[in-house]
Amino acid sequence: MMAAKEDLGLSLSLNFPAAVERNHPSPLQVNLMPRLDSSSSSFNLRHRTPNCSDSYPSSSDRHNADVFRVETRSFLKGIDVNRMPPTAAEAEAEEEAGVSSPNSTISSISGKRSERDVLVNENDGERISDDDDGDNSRKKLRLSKDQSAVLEESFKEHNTLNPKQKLALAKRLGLRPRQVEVWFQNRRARTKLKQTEVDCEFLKRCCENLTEENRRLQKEVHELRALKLSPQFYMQMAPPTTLTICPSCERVAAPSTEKPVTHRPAPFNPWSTPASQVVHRQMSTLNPQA
DNA sequence: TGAACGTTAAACTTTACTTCA
DNA sequence: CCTGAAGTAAAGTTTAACGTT
Repeated sequence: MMAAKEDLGLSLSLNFPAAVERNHPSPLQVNLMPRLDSSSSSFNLRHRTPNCSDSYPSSSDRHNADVFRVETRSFLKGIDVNRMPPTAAEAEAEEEAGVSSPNSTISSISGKRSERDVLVNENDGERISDDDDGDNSRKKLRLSKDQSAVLEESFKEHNTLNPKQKLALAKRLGLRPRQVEVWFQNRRARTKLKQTEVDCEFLKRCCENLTEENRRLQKEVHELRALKLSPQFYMQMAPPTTLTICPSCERVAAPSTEKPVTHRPAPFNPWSTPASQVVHRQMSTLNPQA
């Protein structure tokens, strides 16, 4: 279980400048800068058209998938499966029967393992059948480490799957397409949750810094007021010496004896960090006219 | 050793949206 | 243009599996 957490490969560290990968985020990577709105989230795919390249991958994506298939083929040889892998015909028939649609009546029923499958336990090879107990309680399987690893790798490539990719992945892993689909849905949800946590942390830090800045400014105002009201203030002031006018800017130049002005440190402004430039860049890509 | 409890993740449901015939 | 079917993602919920006490 803890291993599964590590599998996410997610970090909540808040190294803001180091987070400048927003333009090309890996789906597996939690962006360490907050989203400006939901539309900038890499997971808000709701309003994308199905023709969008990440939903229906381009030829290069397909190429990547093919490369990935070759790379993982040997790795998958040792994979434990939860059931006997479906044949190609079975898998396709399953897919065509509407398994991939969570909305359809068929898929809602078919999604319940108890009504469809006789499984092979990944650990001890024990056959699991829901006919054993006869009720409709769903039996949940735990994906093997290898299966999870492959799914993670695939998720890195693309966080959504088109039907062909789903089918291929399911076939490769010995899972049903619906299982692969569910895994990707849950995986996207987990990543989004992590991103929300990061956003939350970031805003918390912003709030803390602004509070601190406010406190410091209040103190400064208080001190200046006290100084102004003090009669000694005027007594201690050095008498004005010769004033000279700067010929270029036509301003009164400060006396040479005066202490150099000490500027207070610039307040922490997370939006002016390099990372914020990334946000701006991203906004400009979302709105090219801007 | 087993019960109680908390956490995680697989599976499911609902809703909203797009596409297409 | 309208309509319904089909497909899918997101959000939320349920529940089995597992770890800890």
